Amino acid sequence: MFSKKIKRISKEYYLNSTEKLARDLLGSVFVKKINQNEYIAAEIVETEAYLPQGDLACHAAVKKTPRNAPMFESGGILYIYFIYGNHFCSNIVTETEGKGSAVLIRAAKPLEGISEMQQNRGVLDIRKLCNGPGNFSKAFGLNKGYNYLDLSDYENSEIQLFRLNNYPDNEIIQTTRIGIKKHSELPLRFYVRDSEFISRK
DNA sequence: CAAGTGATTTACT
DNA sequence: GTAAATCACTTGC
Repeated sequence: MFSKKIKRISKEYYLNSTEKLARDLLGSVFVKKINQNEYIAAEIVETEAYLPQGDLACHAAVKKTPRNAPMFESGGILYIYFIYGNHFCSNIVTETEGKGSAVLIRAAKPLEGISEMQQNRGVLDIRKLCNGPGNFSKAFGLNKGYNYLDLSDYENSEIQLFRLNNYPDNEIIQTTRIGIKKHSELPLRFYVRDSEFISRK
């Protein structure tokens, strides 16, 4: 499927700190199986961390509610929510059970299933298929039905995450998060420098 | 830059 | 229960 080798990611990996994971998940590949031999795949190039402590922008900051409940599970599952009447945002839950934290997938570089993504998005330009959290979710057809899905269950899950690239620090930009009011000054957004697939500079 | 969109949460009766 | 405010976005002007 890929010219370059991809590797599985262990369940324990997702128990690391959310900030480290937001940085390290750049270069991983998000893969959705759509048929026997058909896949949609894209390399994550932009993320944001939402921390379990001292982060008022985190959905889990106040308390556990029906919406944010997936964030309190053990890391490695999806947390997907509906926002602004139009869009879904997809997150990877992080850390140990009970913490309330996740990494938002903000943008990705399409690798496989380009035509399916183009259909899902209604857009042809490859750079615009996954250039934003709502667009990424739409390109992959993600919605609340995929909440709680285990990305590390390589035997059963329809969606899985693999390691493709490892970026050195000098190829990663760390800056402030986008579109939030509270704690907007915290530098918890990460993206691959010079990538043409990120949501914005 | 502003509008559109509806689920979710909170703050009250 | 009901109402109001909020919202980790996208598109088109």
